[in-house]
Amino acid sequence: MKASEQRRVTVKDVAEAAGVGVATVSRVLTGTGSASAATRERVLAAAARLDYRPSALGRNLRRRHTGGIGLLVPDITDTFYARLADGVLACAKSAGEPVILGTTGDDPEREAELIGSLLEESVERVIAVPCGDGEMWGPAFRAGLGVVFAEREVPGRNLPSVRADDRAGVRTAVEYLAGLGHRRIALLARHGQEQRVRAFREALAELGVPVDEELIVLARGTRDSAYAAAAGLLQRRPDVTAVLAGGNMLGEATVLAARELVIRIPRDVSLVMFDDVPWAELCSPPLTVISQPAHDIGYRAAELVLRERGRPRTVTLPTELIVRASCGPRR
Amino acid sequence: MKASEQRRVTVKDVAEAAGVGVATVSRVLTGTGSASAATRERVLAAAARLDYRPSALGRNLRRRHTGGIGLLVPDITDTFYARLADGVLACAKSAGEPVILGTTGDDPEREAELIGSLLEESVERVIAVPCGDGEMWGPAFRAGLGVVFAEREVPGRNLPSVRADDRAGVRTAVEYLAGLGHRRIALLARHGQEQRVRAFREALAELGVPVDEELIVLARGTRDSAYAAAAGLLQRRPDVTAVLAGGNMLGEATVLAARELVIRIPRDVSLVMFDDVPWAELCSPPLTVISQPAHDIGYRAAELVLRERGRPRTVTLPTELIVRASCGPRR
DNA sequence: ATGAAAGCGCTAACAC
DNA sequence: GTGTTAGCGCTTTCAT
Repeated sequence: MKASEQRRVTVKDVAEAAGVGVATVSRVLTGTGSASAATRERVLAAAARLDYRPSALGRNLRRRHTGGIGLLVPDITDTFYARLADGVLACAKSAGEPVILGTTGDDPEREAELIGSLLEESVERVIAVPCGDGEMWGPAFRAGLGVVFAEREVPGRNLPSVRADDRAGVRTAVEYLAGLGHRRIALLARHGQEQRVRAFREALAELGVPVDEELIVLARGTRDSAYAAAAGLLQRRPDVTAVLAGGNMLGEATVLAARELVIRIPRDVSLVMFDDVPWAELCSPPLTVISQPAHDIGYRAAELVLRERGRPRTVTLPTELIVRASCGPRR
Repeated sequence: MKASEQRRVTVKDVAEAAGVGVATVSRVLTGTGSASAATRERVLAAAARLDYRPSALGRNLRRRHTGGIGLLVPDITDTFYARLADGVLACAKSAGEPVILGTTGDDPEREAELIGSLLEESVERVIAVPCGDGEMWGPAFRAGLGVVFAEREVPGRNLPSVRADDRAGVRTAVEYLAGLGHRRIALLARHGQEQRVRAFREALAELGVPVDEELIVLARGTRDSAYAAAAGLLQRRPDVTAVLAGGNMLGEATVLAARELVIRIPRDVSLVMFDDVPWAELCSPPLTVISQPAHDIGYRAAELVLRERGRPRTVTLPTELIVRASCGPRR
C-alpha cells in the first residue's frame, strides 16, 4: 500500500464510528451549538481513536476564508524584519493561526503580486511593511482584506498601523549629535521612510541648523544599495561630521564604507544607527543606537489584525537612545 | 454596500459571461484538455473583464492538497535561518507557491504541533530543520508528506536533506587552529548538531590531539543558552586556548563572554566561528569564520521538495574558511 | 470540443 | 438535542 493512497479520515468516518450524524460531530468539535454530555463523549472518543484531524481546506471553503495571516516584509534577512516576523509568529502561535511569509524586496510590483496570491488563497488578514505609495492596496480593501501596516504607513488613507516613534527617535538622535557640537549631520534612509526624513528636517530646523538637502540620501533596501549610498555620501561630502543611519543595514554599510575610506569612527565622523542589533555592541567601535521594539511591533500588529478587525487604530511604540562609543565631539 | 458583502467572482460567473460551461472555463484557465481558439479567446476575455481570480480554496479542496510549502526553522531571528528562509522564498516564488513559516525554538514538542497544523492545512511539502530525534515525523510520512531536511538530518532513516559539509568545515577549522599550535581546543555546538561534534572528535583524533570531553559543550538555540554555554566554558576551563563556535549565535556569545571575563581575542584565546555573517567583519577583532551557503541550502531544499518528490537525495554544499583576525598562535 | 453533474470535507440552515 | 441537506468554488469524469 503506497503512502499516497492513504485516505483521509473525515467527519463522516467519525460520525459513523460514533453512531451520530456529521452535523453533531461538527458541533462538538467546533464547540458550536449544543450536544448532550453523552454524545459529546462518544464523538470525542471516536475522533481520538481514529486520530481525526479536521481538514482546514473543507472548513475554509465553507467559511469562504482562511484563518491564516499573510506577512509581507521587504527582506527577511534584515534582522529588524526577522525580529518583527518573530513577534508576529509569537502572537499567531497563541491564536493557532498559520503565517504565510512573503518578501517584497521593497518592490511595489512584487508587493502587488504577493497581495494577489494572498487574495487567491483567501487569506483575509495581512500584516505588511508597505512599499510604494499604496496604490496596490485598493484591490485588497475591496476584497474585504483586513490589513495592518507595520513600521511604515501608507500616506493619505487612515489605516491601522503600528510603528516605532520615528519622530521622537530621530529627534533624540539629532539633539544628541547637535549637543556634541555637530552641525553637518547627514541622514541615510530607505525609500519609504519619508517619516524619518521629515522628522530629521524638523529636528534640524528646531535646533536652528540649516538643512542641507545633499546630506539626505535615500537607498533601497539591499546591502549593495546601502553601501553605495553610504560610500557615496562619505566621498562626496568629506565635510560631514556625523551621520544618522536609518536602519541596521545602513549602519553596517556606513561602518564598512568608512573603513574603506579610512575615515575613523568616531574621531572623523560620529555615527548613530537606528535599530539596536546584537552586533552593535560587538562592533568596533560599539555603536550608539536608537533601539526599536521590532518584536513588539510585530506582536502588536498581529494582535490588531487578529482581534480588532475594522477598528482602525494606530499604535506608536517608544524608541530609546543607547549611548555606546560611536559618537564624539565635533572634530 | 459594505466591503465584506462583496461576492467573489467564480468560475460560474466567468462561464456565464463567456457563454460557455464551467468545465470549459476550468480547462482553458488551467491549460488542461482542449478548447477551440475561439472559445479560449472568449473565456480569457471574460475572465480578464471580470478580474477573475481562481480560488485556491476550491482548487485545493478538489485536489485534496495545498500547493504551498511549509518551512520549519528553529529561530527566524538567527540570520543563518533567515538566509535559509530567503533561499526557500526565492525558489518558491519562481514556482508561485506560498510559504508557511513556523518556528520551533528547537523544541520537539513545538515541532510536532507545527507538523500537526501543516497536516491540517493539507500542506504536502515541507522543508524543516529538524530538532529532536525525528520521532514526530512518523505521522507526517504516513500522511504522504514530502519532507526535505535542511542543515541537519534525522539519524537512522535515509531521507532527503541538504546540508553544508560540516565534516570538511570542522576539519578545516580544527586543522587551522592546530596549525597555529593550539591543543586545548573547545567546541561550542547546538543540540542537534551531533554531526559537527562527531567531525570535531575525528579531526582531533587524526591530528593526534587527545579529546577532552569537557571541552565539548552543547547549548540550546537561544541567545541566553548560547551565552551561558560560552561563559561557562571560559570560566570553567581558563586553560582553553582556542574555541570553535558552531554557529553565529554561539560566536556572538563567545565574543561577549570573553569581553565580560576580560579574555582578549585573539591574544588569550583564538576563535573560529561557523557561519559568515555581515557583522563578522565589523567585529572587534574581525572574526575568522567557516562560511556556509545558507541561502543556497534553502534554495536547493526548495528545489528538491518541489521538483523531486520521492527521490530521496541528499545534497552537501561546500564551506569555506575565511581568515580574518580572531586567531593567533598558541599563547 | 464542450456541457452536465458528481463530489472534495466541512459547516450552517432547517427540520424534527 | 440531533439528523438531513444544501452548498462553498473548483476540477474531472462521462456523455454528447
